[in-house]
Amino acid sequence: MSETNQDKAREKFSAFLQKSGLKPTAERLTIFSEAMATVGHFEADDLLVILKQRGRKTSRATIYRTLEILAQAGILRKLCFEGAAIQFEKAADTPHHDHLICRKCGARFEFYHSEMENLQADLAKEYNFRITDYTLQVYGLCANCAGE
Amino acid sequence: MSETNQDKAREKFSAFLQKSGLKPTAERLTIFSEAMATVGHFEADDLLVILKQRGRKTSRATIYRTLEILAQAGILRKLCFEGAAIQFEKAADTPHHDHLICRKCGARFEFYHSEMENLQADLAKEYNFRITDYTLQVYGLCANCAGE
DNA sequence: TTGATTGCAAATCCTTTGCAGGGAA
DNA sequence: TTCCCTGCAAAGGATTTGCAATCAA
Repeated sequence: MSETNQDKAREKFSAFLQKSGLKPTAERLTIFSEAMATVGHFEADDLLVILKQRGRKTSRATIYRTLEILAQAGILRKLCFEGAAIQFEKAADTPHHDHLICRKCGARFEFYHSEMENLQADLAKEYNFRITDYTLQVYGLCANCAGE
Repeated sequence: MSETNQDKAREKFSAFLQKSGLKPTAERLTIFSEAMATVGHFEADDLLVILKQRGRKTSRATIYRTLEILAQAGILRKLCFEGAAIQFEKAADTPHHDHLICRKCGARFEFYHSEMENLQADLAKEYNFRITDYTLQVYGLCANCAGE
């Protein structure tokens, strides 16, 4: 149920704000809602456009600041792709999914790699790390582009 | 032998330049050499500083342009970390090594994950991709930072 | 000669910051 | 009052681009 996920996230957000001494302002709640309404990746500017369409005059600065809070809270995940602005995605969407990216046309595919759980456990033990998340990107040429 | 690797890279570079109708200018060859002399990661600006120390007045623009060529040629690999400039590393250095990064203090550790070879083969088959490379970053808190 | 290459400075793009005004407790 | 939040505009950092001069084939 996406409602359940979203409710959990909302609670998590409230709890995080409280814990951090931050206020649940209208701007923050709106940005949270719009972020939860996204599908797939988005960047700060996408949210600005959406909010503008909704008639809100939220500033870029506030969006950046709030997205950072949402990332800190573990509600959003930050993704860093070459040559692009920082991307966000809902952390609750899938436990994790990785990206297969065509170097030529930029096509992106998501895949799931079950092996990562073991790896994380191994790393945690070997380096004494408390692992929170990871990002894996595999690059290459897609079927179309490889054929040229 | 690192000489062998470097020789191979030099040939690869020459071949790539020729194939692309680019000239093996002094600037390009120098940047190539300095890039090959690096250990670990570096960014465009690091190279600028090094070249300056060597008494060269190579411009930032040329460095960026040449690093891009080297990446295209498969001699350097680009790495994209959150909140940092694009990092480069020699592609021939190691078949691959991944990164474990502390969210708090930024400490970075490299590790090798043998499982990735299988994954690449699987992905290639399933998506009909010609895989060239990948980047894996695992985030968390290092022993020091987790203890606070 | 001719087209590629370079350095320089200006321009971009994304993101962060300083600050004054506004708002909630 | 007091402190947090916000928007705005300016600042910042990384990277790219336009252009005239220079260089190599």
